[in-house]
Amino acid sequence: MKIGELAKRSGCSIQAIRHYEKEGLISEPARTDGNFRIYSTGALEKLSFIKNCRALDLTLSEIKHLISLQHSPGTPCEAVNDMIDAHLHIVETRITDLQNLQRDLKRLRHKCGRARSIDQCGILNELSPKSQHTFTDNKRK
Amino acid sequence: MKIGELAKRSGCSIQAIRHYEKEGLISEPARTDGNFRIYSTGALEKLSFIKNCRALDLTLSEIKHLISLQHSPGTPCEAVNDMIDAHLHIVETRITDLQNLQRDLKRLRHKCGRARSIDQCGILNELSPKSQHTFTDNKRK
DNA sequence: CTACACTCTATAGTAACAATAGAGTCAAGG
DNA sequence: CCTTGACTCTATTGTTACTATAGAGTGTAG
Repeated sequence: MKIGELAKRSGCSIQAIRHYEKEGLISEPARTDGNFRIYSTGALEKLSFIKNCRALDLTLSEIKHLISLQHSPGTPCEAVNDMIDAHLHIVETRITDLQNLQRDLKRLRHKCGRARSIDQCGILNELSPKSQHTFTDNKRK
Repeated sequence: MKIGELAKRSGCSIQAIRHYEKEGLISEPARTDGNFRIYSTGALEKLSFIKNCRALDLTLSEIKHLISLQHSPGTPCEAVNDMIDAHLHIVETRITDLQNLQRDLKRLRHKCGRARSIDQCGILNELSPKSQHTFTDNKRK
């Protein structure tokens, strides 16, 4: 099958598939005389694996690592477990960070009711340095 | 003061300051004969405002918008409130998304105890298409 | 033979900077 | 006067995982 059909069947976009190929997550497929990529159904399984991993927000390089591990079946799978644990930890950290941000935003929001003018806006005043209020860093990552 | 001192006093990096200038968040400062940027203490306040906004994870274009609003003091401040509300909504969505991801990762993690071999790894099996398990999309944004 | 759907490569864009390269500025010390 | 070192300048590249083009070629149905 050509890349368009693979895209439809896998649910990945054509560009994503080509991107995975360039990044080495899937091997370079055979080509037709006209230089079109030709895939077997095996490619569907590879993409499915990648999609599952991406759904868990694993990075492409993490997925690449998992794929390389799959190719050495006998070795212990601690690296896999560790990767998931590490990911879990990152996610937990992000959640508490975002909860802090949520708290700060709500607090700020209460500083201003509706329909004041800009120069009396409680929010803008709070953000100004003269308010002496300091915010802790909630930027993502 | 030159950019290095401004950076130290404001807590912003030199590159960040130049970046804010290029993006139009702060105005282009005067220059010395040698083409060095020269700032007054007013710049410190501008950067403080930007830092506070960034701490709340507002984007540079949102901050730029807020700054332009500050320049029309008489107008109602609904746009400010709306921006914060919109941001709050995004944050809330991101939190529940991440909580779903956390749940999925924990569930997956339980599929494999320690010290199996790769080909018996419960996690890798679960991620493989043959497991028939489908994951919902937890990719960020 | 032509229109149309599909594919190809290569490049730019996304966010907010960090990191570097290569060059110039400036004050103090010898 | 010259050098050294600390600072600054612009411009470019890199980060992530793609999306969205542009411009060209492929393949097939009518």
